Amino acid sequence: MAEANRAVGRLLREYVDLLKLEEGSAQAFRVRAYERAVAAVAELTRDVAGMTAGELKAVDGIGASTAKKIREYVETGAIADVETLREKYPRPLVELMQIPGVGPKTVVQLRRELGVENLDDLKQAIAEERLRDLAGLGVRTEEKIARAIERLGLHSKERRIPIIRALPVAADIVAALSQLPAVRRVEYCGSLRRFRETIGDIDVVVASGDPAPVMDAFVGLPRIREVLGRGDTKASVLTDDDLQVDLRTVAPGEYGAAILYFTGSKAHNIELRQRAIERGWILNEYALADADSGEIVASRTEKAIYDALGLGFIPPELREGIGEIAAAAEDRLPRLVEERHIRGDLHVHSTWSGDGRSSLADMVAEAARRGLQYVAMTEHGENLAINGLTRDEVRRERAELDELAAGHPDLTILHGAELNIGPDGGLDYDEDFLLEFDWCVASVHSHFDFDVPTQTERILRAIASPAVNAIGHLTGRRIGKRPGIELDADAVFETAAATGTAIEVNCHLDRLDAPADLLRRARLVDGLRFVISTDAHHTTELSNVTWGVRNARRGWVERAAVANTWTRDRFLKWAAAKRRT
DNA sequence: GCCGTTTTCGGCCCGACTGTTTTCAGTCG
Repeated sequence: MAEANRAVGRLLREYVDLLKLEEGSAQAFRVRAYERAVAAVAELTRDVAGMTAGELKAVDGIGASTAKKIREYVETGAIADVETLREKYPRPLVELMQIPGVGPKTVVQLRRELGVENLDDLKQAIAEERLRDLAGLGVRTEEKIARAIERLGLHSKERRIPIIRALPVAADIVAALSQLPAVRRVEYCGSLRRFRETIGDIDVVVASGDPAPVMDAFVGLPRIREVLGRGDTKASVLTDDDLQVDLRTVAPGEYGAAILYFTGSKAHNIELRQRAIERGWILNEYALADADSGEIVASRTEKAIYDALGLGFIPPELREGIGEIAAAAEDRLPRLVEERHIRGDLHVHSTWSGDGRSSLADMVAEAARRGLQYVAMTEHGENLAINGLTRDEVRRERAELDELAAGHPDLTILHGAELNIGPDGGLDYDEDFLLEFDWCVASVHSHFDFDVPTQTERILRAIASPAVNAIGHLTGRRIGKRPGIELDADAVFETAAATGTAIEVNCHLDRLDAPADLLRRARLVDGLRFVISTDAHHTTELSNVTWGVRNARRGWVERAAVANTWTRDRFLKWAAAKRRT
């Protein structure tokens, strides 16, 4: 994405926080307007530096004021209104809003009445027991803020944890609650159900006619360290590994409305509710109902509610308030890929690679057992010194594959490789040797901090090789651990499309790479194909295809663009075409 | 600040929980 778009996004996000203090409310219309603008900028596929004020204004969520500010940034490198507010509310003050339970009103009050300018000031004021005397606050609030500060860092409002940590915890809790006799249905919602790569907290919704025992059981689960809040139908807890879990119980007849509401996103919900209001209805977590009579229009299932609102069912992965509702209204939702469509796996390792953990025979057998029609065994190339295969090893591996093939008549086994993209875009082996493979994935495994032109050139060089069928884990990121490389993704997508090179959707939960936001840009590129591949290093990891598919869906990727949903013949013909060029 | 097939002015999503209050403000999702 263009550098200017990122910079504008950062500035507008900062402006949103500053405006919360200026307006004294996070719900002020001006705050919400700029929140929408931030989202609109994030989804722009054009470089803002090249857009006129008029073009900017035409974007949904960007009006005259925001357009002017963006132009101002492009022309001067700064936005005067942001700078003004920045002086009025210095960063250490703004950051106090990160403390759970502390919002803009409280920050302004603390500053006005106690002279609090930063976290140290606040800690001192608490130590001197001065918060308890403020209007609207009290001893309990003072203690609550003190506890929240102690946990800060672990539980700041901005803290997000990688999905790979949240998913197993959520699955455990859902499994435990589903055992309760009082629980009719239970499901995790929130950003986890939308399959965001990082999760703020885990939202669980239960349908039950008898909430009390459910709430009791929830706060008493073995892994719960602290109960943050507890009402009749709603509770929040911390697990022993510091994840916040919110539980909500509703009547069975309200379950659809409840999971819709708690799945979000916030922006999606707001748009849905506006649509309800236009029809004289009201939508909340219990039902879609008539605003006057209260008569229920729909509530039992999400589909019924979407139907009533004149919308097709919108899959959770799309619910980000970035155009999916308009698309549903006009019956042009993407025909998303589903797990059952996947016919092949095109990135699989065995113990031939140094980091593989299951034998070649076991991996192939598992691929066959899972009903795949084709699989590419892709050991590392020789340039990955520790894990890669020498030429001699490649030939011996091929011989073993030939023997295995006889035992699996229904599975087409491709002899592939995962090549290493060197710092200058060079690959393992030589081109003649590479063309002996049936399928090659090329991926970055090192040198993550080059600048954008260097990284882009490096990938483009790899794409230019006739032997390279796909670019593996495009950015090389590890979610929550290592940022990906920075590159001109649009240039990569255009060239990949033009050369018949696929973009891999890597299924590892800590990779999910290419990231969904890049996939949303990629899917707009005519002729670009994707492959959803597990990059499995053990037989159990072939099932990770579930996660890759969900990430692809989040990226609005359609089934038709995913090459490994195609029949064997169509896929093989397509893959061979590039290798002949 | 943004927006409009009811609108260019007058709206803007909705409710639980907490802690402070005696009817509500702030925060959160």
